Amino acid sequence: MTLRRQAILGLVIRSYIEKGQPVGSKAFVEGYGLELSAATIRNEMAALEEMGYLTHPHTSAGRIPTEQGYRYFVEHLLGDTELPLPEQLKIRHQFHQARLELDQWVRLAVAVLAHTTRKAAVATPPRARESKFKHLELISLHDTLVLLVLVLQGGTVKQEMLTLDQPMDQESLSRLSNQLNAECVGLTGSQIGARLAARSGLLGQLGELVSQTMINMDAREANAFYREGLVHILSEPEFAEGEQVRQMVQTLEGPTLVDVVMAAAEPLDVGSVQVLIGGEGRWREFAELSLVLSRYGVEGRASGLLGVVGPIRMPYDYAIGAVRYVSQLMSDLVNEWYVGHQLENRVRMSRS
Amino acid sequence: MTLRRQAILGLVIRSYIEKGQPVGSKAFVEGYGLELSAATIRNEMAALEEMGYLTHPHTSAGRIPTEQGYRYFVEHLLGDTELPLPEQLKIRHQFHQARLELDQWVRLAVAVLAHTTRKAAVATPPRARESKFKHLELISLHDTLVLLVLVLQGGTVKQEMLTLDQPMDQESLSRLSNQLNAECVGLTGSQIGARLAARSGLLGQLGELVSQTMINMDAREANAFYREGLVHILSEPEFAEGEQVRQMVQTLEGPTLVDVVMAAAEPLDVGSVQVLIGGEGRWREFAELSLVLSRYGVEGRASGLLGVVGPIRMPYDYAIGAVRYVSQLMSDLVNEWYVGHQLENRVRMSRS
DNA sequence: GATTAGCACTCTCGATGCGAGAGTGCTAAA
DNA sequence: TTTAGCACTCTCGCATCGAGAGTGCTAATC
Repeated sequence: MTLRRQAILGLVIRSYIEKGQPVGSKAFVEGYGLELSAATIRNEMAALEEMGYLTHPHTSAGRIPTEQGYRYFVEHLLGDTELPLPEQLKIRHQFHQARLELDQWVRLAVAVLAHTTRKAAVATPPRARESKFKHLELISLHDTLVLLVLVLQGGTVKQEMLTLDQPMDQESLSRLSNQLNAECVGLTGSQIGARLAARSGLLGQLGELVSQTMINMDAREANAFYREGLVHILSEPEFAEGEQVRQMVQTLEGPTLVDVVMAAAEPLDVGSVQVLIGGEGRWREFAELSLVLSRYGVEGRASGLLGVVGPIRMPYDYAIGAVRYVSQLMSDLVNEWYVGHQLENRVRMSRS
Repeated sequence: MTLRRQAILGLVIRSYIEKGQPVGSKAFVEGYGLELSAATIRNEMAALEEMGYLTHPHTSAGRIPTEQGYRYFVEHLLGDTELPLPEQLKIRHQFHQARLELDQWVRLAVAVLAHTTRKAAVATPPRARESKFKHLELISLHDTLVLLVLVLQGGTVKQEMLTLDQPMDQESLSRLSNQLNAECVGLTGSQIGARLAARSGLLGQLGELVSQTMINMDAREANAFYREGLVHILSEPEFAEGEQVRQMVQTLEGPTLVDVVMAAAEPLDVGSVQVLIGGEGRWREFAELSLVLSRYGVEGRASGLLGVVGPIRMPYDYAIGAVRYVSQLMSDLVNEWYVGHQLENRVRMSRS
């Protein structure tokens, strides 16, 4: 692989990504003002084809990159992937607009990504792998009315109101909660269920309730998967035909996308960016799509995913820049949230 | 409008809805084994066309219904719209599968609707027009750690943890909450903000917090709009072409759909079903779509919307049946929730 | 007066053919 | 090693054409 070939490969791929049309030797030479003749380019292209980086759709068409070509491009030929400053400012501005809840930040992130890249974007809210019990408090409000405050590792708090059949004083409640705290700390929802379900009386029932609540929260979070900007992909010329559009919608609306994203995210650390090109042979429906994915959050505590889905012919540098930037912003937010919301609301109040 | 014409119109529309192809006189007579000749049918069809209920796409094609035709069909020619029993059972079964939270019920409803009708489905969670303050409690947990329990009219409960700069005992807190309760009962979030923002000290800050929380909840609920089954619409032959598919996705994914649904829902009481055919001239993007919509919930308290979106050529009887049935189920659920969750969790606990 | 048979006419749709254009591969010369 | 030239290939858009389906009208029939 000579240097010249690298350069040519890079230019061919860039040109194809931009124009969307097979690039032929003649137009190529003219377009970039090269000092080589079309024939030379033809030879080099033939060599690159031999190596597996380019193909033709048919005899008399220009060259287009293969999956392998794109991969080489992303790994070796990508220059600066920093998101251009004006875009950075625009995005930052949108994120500073409003105080939102965590979930809404995630939605904002998807919207922003979809909009700036003009591709489809996906994201999941940050979550711990499986939430673990930290402690609970039982607070007597009335004679039979009790407030259950459940605190999970990582700082999430969930409250439930309970009514007992018979009144119970704060002291007995505290004893009960101490017992539960001692037994359950560090366990997951289902572990708590397994451990306490058989117990008799209030303890067993409380265990059941806590377990169900935790499992429910996990399930609900696991379901949350935001997508936006589907239309952008459908507008690409390669998916112009009706049947293809339908299939694309099917892939992007349905569960395949979730599978692919989750699988691709497996080896991904917080902050790094992963590029999946053309389904990598594992997902047929994804053969013409690429995915630029990043994990954000706080390593070891809670993390979420966000990324961009587009046709293989995607401006990878820009997409990578955008994803990395938004991922960084979201990580900052999660960090801030962790610092600020550990059990307490960050409202500063002074007595009058 | 003679009886015979009504019958013919009905059959033509049913046939077109089923087959998706213009119906011609000859095939029509044979298909239904009528005792009339093709020529007679031709005359009647010409008359129906004169009246505005049918058209042809071109000279030598069969007839297809106009918007007006569909409307007449829905208003006068629809027979039994009860959802067939097997489907009822299947749906009921799915709803009895799991105990879920209200939001998840809504998602289930969309999924079920989309699946049984094989069209796109939409729904919003039930909500009061704007949530109104009922009362709050301030509970001292530690010296500076306070739990704020905010109860809204309709029974929704929201808790927040606060830290004060200086400790404050339960008695002062109770005085404070009594004052707030007296001032704010029945007000909306923004009204509370307007009223208490100017107050000095803790009262003003608390008011601000409560106001923000309520406004936030309303906004978040107002944003929730679930859709599913987009692909079903795209699979219809009338949207086979690429550009049309793209536009359809645009319409269904974007904000237009929300606008249309909200406008169509305006005059809709809980339990009744509204059919909007072809955008009724008000929404151009909706010209080839129809909407079958219902409001569910508890009249005057909280209600949500759910419905089915499909091509104009939609099996209205089936869609209406499905929407009405699911709407009824959801109303029951909301009712149950209201009875069960007024401030307290419906867990029955007995002391050991 | 309503219904029907017959017939000429219209329009779509798919198949076929053709020419322009773009691009390649190969060979021979620089 | 690079370049110019040339024959060859393949796509794409356009026009043509015939089959098929359906209509509208007229005149005959019940």
